[in-house]
Amino acid sequence: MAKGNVSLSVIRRLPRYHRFLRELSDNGIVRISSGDLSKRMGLTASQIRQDLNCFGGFGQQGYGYNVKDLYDEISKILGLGIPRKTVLIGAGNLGRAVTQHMDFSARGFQLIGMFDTNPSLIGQKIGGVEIYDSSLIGEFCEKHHPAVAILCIPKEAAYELAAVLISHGIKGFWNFSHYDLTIDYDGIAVENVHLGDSLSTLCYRIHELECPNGEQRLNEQPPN
Amino acid sequence: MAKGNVSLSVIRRLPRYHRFLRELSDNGIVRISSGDLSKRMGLTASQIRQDLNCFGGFGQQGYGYNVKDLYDEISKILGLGIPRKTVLIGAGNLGRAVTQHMDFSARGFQLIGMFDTNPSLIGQKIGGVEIYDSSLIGEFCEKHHPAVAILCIPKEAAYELAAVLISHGIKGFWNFSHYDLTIDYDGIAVENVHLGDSLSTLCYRIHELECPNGEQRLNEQPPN
DNA sequence: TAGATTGTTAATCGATTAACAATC
DNA sequence: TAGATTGTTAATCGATTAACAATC
Repeated sequence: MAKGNVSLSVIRRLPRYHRFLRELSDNGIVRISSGDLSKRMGLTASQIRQDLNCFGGFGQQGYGYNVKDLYDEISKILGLGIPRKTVLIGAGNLGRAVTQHMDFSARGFQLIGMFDTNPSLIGQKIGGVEIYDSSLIGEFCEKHHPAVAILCIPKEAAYELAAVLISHGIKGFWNFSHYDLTIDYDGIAVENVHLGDSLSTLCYRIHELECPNGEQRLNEQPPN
Repeated sequence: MAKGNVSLSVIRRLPRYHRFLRELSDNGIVRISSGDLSKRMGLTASQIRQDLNCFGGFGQQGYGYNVKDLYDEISKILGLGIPRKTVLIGAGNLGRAVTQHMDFSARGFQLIGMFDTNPSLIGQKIGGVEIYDSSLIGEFCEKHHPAVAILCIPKEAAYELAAVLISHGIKGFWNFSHYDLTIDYDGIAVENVHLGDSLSTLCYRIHELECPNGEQRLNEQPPN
């Protein structure tokens, strides 16, 4: 109920609970205990109960949780399904793939326009959504009042563009650029997706498997 | 130096340090103190020094850190630049975009083949890399011995395919499917990228900005 | 030498886990 | 009622921050 102070660690687990509950529901499972769910998800039953109780008591002693009800509660907590007009800036490979790959509408996001500076892209439609000239963003925002922007642009462009978009009323950013938006803006929701960082982390972990005790780390050469 | 026990929190910050150091270096900055870097990155100087000292003393009292040297050290810690043959499974929109968008070679990944079941894609080349029929994966692995697989496939296919790939010697997965690989395999490096979870988290945070104290959370209707 | 800044230890803070009374 | 499982408090664990002696 009181939720202002729910930690980011908890929040980041919610979509995963949501995903697992959806699958349980799809498989016709009606009820689940925290113990059972914890085994499936690879975490502790305590943690699941703690997490859920940040938002309310959704379970029932001796029974567990009703899968469908809990799924719906988490949908509501996440704010899924609330309509939000959304624009995507940067209709390059990544931008177009994101558009076609993600189920925006399942979460309430309504993609109403894409923007790019590349003349060969302008005028094209991707999944029914038109690509406009980037210079028209301001005008478009004044007319349609989008609330969310997806940034698939080079980092050089991101800083300045974010300021412009905020001045036009954008409240949330899904940022795929290599620029960390979070630092500069407060009171605006930002979710940075750094695919490069993820790939580098994978690199570390593969490397770690190869030299388990960190030998040969500071020195490329193995000892003779 | 001793690194076996470096926590995941620290590891996940390394690529970000790397990114910032690269930018500093590109801007011709030669030295930096933990204090200065902490301000730029939005964290504490203590944390930076703690993190780096998991791997060695890269700084110098009274001076700080040499940007280029520290950048190179972190490259080495992450294992960037070590050649790793890589295959991508699922050459749909996302797979193709990832191929064209990511700088694999900068991190040592060598994309040597893509695979799909869609006949209209098979035979195409994306960025010089050919798309093969998925049924040939086993054969291909026996011949070329890739070490890393990028999964851009539906979750139904992921579980089974992972097992096959592991049996053919794959040691690391960059997983974009909606299936959580981590739970099932040990001794294999997995980096799950759940774009949907990230978008849901954004949803929560926008929603949070709208109703700051969690009022109207459990009950859609505002009180009359 | 004096000033700056590290490496490292100790203190604090927060997150996870364990335990158990409440209760379905 | 007896068994199961929650909600919640207390204990533990780990991560972050603060402090400071070492030293460039």
